[in-house]
Amino acid sequence: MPYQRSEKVEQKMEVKEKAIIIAAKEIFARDGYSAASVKNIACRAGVASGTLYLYFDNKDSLFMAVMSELYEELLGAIKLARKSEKDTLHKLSASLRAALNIFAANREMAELVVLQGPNSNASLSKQVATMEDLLAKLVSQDIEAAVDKGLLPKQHALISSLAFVGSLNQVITSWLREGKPENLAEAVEPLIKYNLNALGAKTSD
Amino acid sequence: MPYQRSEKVEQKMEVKEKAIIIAAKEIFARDGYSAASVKNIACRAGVASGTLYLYFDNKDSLFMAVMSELYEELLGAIKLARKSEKDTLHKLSASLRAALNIFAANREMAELVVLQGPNSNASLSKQVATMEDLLAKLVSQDIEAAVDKGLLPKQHALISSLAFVGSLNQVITSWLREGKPENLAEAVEPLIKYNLNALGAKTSD
Amino acid sequence: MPYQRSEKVEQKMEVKEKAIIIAAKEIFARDGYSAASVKNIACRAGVASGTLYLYFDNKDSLFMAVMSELYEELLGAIKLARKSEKDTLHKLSASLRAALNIFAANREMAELVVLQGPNSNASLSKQVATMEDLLAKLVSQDIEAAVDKGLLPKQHALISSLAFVGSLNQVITSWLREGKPENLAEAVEPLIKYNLNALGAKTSD
Amino acid sequence: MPYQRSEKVEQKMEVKEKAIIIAAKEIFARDGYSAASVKNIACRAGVASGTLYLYFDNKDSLFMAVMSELYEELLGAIKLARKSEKDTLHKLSASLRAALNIFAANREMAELVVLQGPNSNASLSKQVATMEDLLAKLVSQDIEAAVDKGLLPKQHALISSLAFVGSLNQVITSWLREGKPENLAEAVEPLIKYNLNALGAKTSD
DNA sequence: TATGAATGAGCCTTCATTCAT
DNA sequence: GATGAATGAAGGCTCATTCAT
Repeated sequence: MPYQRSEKVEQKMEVKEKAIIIAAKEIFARDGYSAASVKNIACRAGVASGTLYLYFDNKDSLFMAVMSELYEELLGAIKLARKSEKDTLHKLSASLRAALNIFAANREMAELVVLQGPNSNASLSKQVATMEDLLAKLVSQDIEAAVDKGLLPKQHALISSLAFVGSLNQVITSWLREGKPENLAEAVEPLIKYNLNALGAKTSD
Repeated sequence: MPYQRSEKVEQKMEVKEKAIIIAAKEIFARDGYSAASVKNIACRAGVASGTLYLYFDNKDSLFMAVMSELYEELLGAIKLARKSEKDTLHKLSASLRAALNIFAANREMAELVVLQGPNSNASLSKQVATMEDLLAKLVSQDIEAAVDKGLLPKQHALISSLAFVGSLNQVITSWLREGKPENLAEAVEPLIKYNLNALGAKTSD
Repeated sequence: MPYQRSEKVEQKMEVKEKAIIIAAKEIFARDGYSAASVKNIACRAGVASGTLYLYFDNKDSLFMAVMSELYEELLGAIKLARKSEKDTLHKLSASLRAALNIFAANREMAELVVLQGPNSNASLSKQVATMEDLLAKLVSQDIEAAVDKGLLPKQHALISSLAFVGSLNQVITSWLREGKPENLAEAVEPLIKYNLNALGAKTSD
Repeated sequence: MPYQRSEKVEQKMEVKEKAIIIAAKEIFARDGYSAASVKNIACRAGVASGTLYLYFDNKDSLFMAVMSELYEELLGAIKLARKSEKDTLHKLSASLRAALNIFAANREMAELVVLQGPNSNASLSKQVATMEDLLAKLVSQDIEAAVDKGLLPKQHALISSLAFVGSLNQVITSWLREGKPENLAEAVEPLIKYNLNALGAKTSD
C-alpha cells in the first residue's frame, strides 16, 4: 500500500516542517536574523541541523517561509475583519484594529513582522518589503475608493497609505522596544482616530 | 626632531578618520551592520584594517560613531528649521519638512537612520533607539504644547507623536526600498497635511 | 666640538637604553614573553615603540639583552661571594647562598631568570639555556675539584651539578608561584645542607 | 535510518579525538603554548580547524586536556612503581626511577611536562601547577613518613621535597635542551644516590 | 635621533552547509 | 528521510615591525 505510506510520510514531514517554522519564529524573533543560528533553530525544533535542509534550501529560504506564513496570517486576519464591514472607512478602521489585535495577541509575530522582517539582510529585505507592501496597497485602494465615493477629500493616496501603515508600525515598534504604550489595546482608538482625521473623514463627534 | 604632530599629521589623521566614517557609512548603508565587514570598510577607506582600530575601539563603536554623527546632523537640521518658526504647529510642519529635505539630499543617511540603525545588534539597537527617541519626544512636546494652547484638541500625545514619526519613517522606507514616491519632495506637503489633519489642526483651506 | 657632543648623545642613549631594559624587565616579568607587548614596554620606558627599535633589533633581541644583563648580575654576585671563600665546598655553599639572597632581594629577577627565561620561545630558550649552563658548569667544576682533593667522594659530576642547580631552581619556583616557602631566607640553610649531604660532604654536626 | 552512532562513528570520533591530542602534543611540544596555532594542530591531526572545536572548547581546554593526560600517565607510572616497594625510601627511589624511565621513553612528554606545561599562560599555568604539585606532595609525604619512622633525620620537608623534585626536573631539562646527559638511563642511579644522600639516608655502601 | 601612525599577516573562533552513514 | 560530524571560508581583532616626518 504505497499510497497510504506516502500519505503518512507526507504527514510526518508536514509536522516536522511546522516544528521547524515554529522554532525558527522563536529564535528569529529573539535573536534577529544574523544572530540566529541554524543549529539553534534545528535544536529547538527537535531536529538535526542537516534535517532542516531537507525542508528548506538554506537559512534565507527558511526565514522567508517564516515571514510568508506570518504575512499570510496577518493579512488573513485583516481581510476577515474587513469582510464584516461594508463601508470603506469602516474597512480601514477594521484593518487597523485587526492588526493591532493580532499583534497584541502574538507578540512574537509583531517582533518578526515589524522589527526583524524588514532588517534581515540586503536581499531578504527586498522580498519582505514586497509582502509589507500588500498592506499598504490595501489601504491605498480603500482610500482611493473612499475618495471616489466622496467619503474622503482628494489626496495623495500613496503618501496617505504609507503614513497610515507607518503610524501603525511605529506604535508597535515603540510597544515592543520601549514598552510604551504598555498595552496595545489603549492605542487602538487613538490610532484609528488619528488616521481617520488625517484622511479627512468627517468624524461624528 | 621628535616628531611634529600638531600640524600636518593631526590634519591627516582627521582626514583619515573622516575617510573611515565615510567608508563606514557607505558599507553599513549598503550591507547592514552584520554583513558589513571591518576589512571592507577599511579597504574602502583606503586604509589597512589595523588602522581602523587606531581610530575606533571596535566595529560597534565605529557604527555608533556613524550613527551619532548622522543623528546630530539630522537633529541639527530639524532644530534649525524649528527656530525660524514661532507657532507650535508650524514648528511641527517645519520639523517634518526639514527631515524629508535632509533625507532627500542624503539618501545614504536615510538608509542608515531609517533602515539600518534600528536593526544592528541587540546592544547597539538600544543605543540607537535612544537617539531615535529624541525626535518622537520633540513631536510629543509640540503636541502637548499645542493642546495646552488650544491649538489642538485633547489627544493621546504618545500615540499621536508615534504616529507622526511613523508616517515619516514609512514614507522614507518606501522611497528607499520601492522608489515610491519617486521624489521625497512630492511627499512633503501631503505628509504635513496628513499629520496636521490627524492632530486636529484647523487648516485654513 | 663634535667629540663632546657625541659623548653627550651617547650618554643620553645609554640612559634611554637602560630605561628600556628596566621597563622590559618589569613587563616581561609580569606578563611573560609572549603576552608582553613591545608597545607596553616602550610606553613604560617613556619612549615611542619605534625608538625601541633604534636600540634593539626586535623583541627577541630585547629579551636576550634583558636576560644577559640578569645573568651577568647573578653570576657576578655569585662569583663575588665565592671569592671570599677559599675552600671549594664553602665556595659551593656561598654560591647557593648568594643566589638565594639575590633572588630574595630582587623578585623580578627571579621571575625572569627562573620562570620566564627558560620558556619564552623555541629559539630564545636555547640561547637562555646557554647562560643557565654557566651556573651548572661552575658547580660542576667545584664538584670535580672537591672530588680531586678528596673532599667529596667520586660521583657523576654532571648529574650532581644539575641536581644542585635544579634544587635551587625549584625552591625559587615554588616561592614565586606558591608562596612556599614564605621567605627565601628560611630555605638557605636547609638547601645548603641538602646539597652538601647529597654531594657526600662530611658535615661537622 | 536515523544515523547509526554507536559503533563505527563513535569509534571514529575517538580516533579523531586521539589524533587531535597527539597532534597537539607534537605542536605544543615543538612550539610552546603561545606559538602553537590551532590551525597547525588541526592540520597535523588531518582535520579542519573547525573540527577541533567539536572536541574541545578552545585552545586552552585542548592544552589542558593534553597536560591532564600526560600527568595522569606520569603519576600512574609513578604510583605503580611505588606499589612494588614497601619501604618508604624505596618508594622514593622508585618514584624517581619511574619518572626518569617514562620521560626517557617519551621525550615529547618530557618536553611538555617539564618545559611547556609550567609556562603557557597565566591562568593555565596555575592549573598545571596544581598537577605539578602532586609529585612534590608525594615526595613530601614520603619524607615526613620516613622521618617519623626514624629512617631519615629531621629536616625541612618542604625544602627537601622541592629540592628532590627540582633535581629531577633539571636533569630532564638539561637532557632535553643540551643533550646532557646523552641518556637519561645513566642519570638514574646517580640522581637517586644524590637525593638519598641529601635526605640523610644511610646508604649501605 | 625620535616619533607614533600605519601596516597586514596571523590569531582564535563561528557557523551555514554538506555528506557519509 | 534523518543524522550530526566535518568542513573551511570568513569574521573581528592584535601586535611586531616599518617609515614618513
